[in-house]
Amino acid sequence: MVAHSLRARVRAGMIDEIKTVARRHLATDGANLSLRAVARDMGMVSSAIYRYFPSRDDLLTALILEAYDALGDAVEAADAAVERRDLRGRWHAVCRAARAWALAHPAEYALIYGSPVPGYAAPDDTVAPAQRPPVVLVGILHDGLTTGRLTPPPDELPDPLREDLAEVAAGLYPGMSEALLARGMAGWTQLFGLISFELFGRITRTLPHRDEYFDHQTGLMANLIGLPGPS
Amino acid sequence: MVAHSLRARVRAGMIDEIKTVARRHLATDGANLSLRAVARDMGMVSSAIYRYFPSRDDLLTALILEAYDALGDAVEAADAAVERRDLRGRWHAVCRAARAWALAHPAEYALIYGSPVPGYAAPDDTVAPAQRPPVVLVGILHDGLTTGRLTPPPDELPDPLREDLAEVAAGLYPGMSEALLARGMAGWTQLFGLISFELFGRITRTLPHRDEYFDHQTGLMANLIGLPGPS
DNA sequence: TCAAAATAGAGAGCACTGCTCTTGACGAAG
DNA sequence: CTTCGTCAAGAGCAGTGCTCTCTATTTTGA
Repeated sequence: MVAHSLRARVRAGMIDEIKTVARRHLATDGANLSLRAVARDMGMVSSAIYRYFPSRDDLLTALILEAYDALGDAVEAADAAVERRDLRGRWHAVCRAARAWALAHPAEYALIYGSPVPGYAAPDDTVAPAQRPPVVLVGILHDGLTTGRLTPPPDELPDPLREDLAEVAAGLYPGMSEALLARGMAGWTQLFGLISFELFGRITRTLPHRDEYFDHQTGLMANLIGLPGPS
Repeated sequence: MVAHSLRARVRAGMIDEIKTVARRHLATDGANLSLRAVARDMGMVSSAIYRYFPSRDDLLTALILEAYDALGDAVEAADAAVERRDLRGRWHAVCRAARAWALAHPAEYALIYGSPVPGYAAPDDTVAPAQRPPVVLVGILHDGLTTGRLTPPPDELPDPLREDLAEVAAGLYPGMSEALLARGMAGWTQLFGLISFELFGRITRTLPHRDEYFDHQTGLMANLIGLPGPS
């Protein structure tokens, strides 16, 4: 163990440093990350990087995983900081946390939620961390159901869709109302769209008061879902 | 004029062929479009392409403009094909048309709605065509207002947001209810999110019945907006 | 303790990219 | 018929991901 550790530790340090430098490059130069540039910044020769990451895609995957985890952490922390019974407060807190993280890390957000890199296929490791934000959102609704603060909406669902949703629910929140789950996913979809529009510059010219716009839009979805509270 | 035309015509033909070949490459190889590969496909040498497009970004811009126009055409045609008074039918038709176009042209959709290319800044020419889909959607709501089929929602809006929305409305549909405009933009945002999630493979594993899911989700937004009709 | 094995970085090199510059050929206009 | 603008071609530059070989160093096992 400790015998390993001298080399293993410096290796772990190198991996960390590469990722840090790569993240910095990502922030300035966008998604077209250059291994050679990273190596240059570290005073290494480009081929040495390949001792730590077998390919550029592997480095990207590592960054993607970290981004998912960072966003998931932020979102879950925001949810946990609000009184459990305040469903609407939790909803807004989660939405705002996701937006704040995205605005603070635009390049990493683009990495995980932008158009997929052509040749790149996200490995299965990314599936679970990618689902953390929607799971938190739906968890709020689930809490609302179990505490009686929320009632299942009477939406009519075609059978195939109901079965699909039931299967999704079974893996996360067994017994969850399919119609409410669908409404929650609508909220999650809209949240992603909101953040993407803002980040990719499709809103800024026309709507300067972006905070107010964001809160109003997420509030609309809270209304659609039936979260109790103001408005 | 006609004297010009021999050369001018073959030149226009070349430009068209380059764009066509580039679009094909886009579809197969994704967003990292290679000028050299396009030239190779046309039996040209790479430098010859620069007679027609001064840089790779200019070629991309041309493709982006065409993509915006194609989507705009599809969406407006879908709206026009439905009885004007059938607001909900028009809403669904527009949403389905946008999705169908995106599924048929995933690479071009990614080009215009994916994460922005790092060094690339969309020129102002793209602003107007990019707004055609949301303008069509909001137009449905505007028609609903003027024909009395839709009533302005009583949402409370903070003053700064109301002013921003009023300014947007003034440019498109003067006198439009700001609250209804906001709800319409929620629908547009969610539509974009729906298509992106489906296209970028964030939904397929869990929800095999995607048509039903899509219709249900867009129906939820139609409900939120208050469009009259089934459910 | 000392040799064998694993690991590290350096450098050269391949095939590719966007882009620039120069050269020579061709068609259009005076 | 000559001049001028346009075009394709080729060489070349700087950059990319990635592979291979060589050498130095550290770790490991007998």
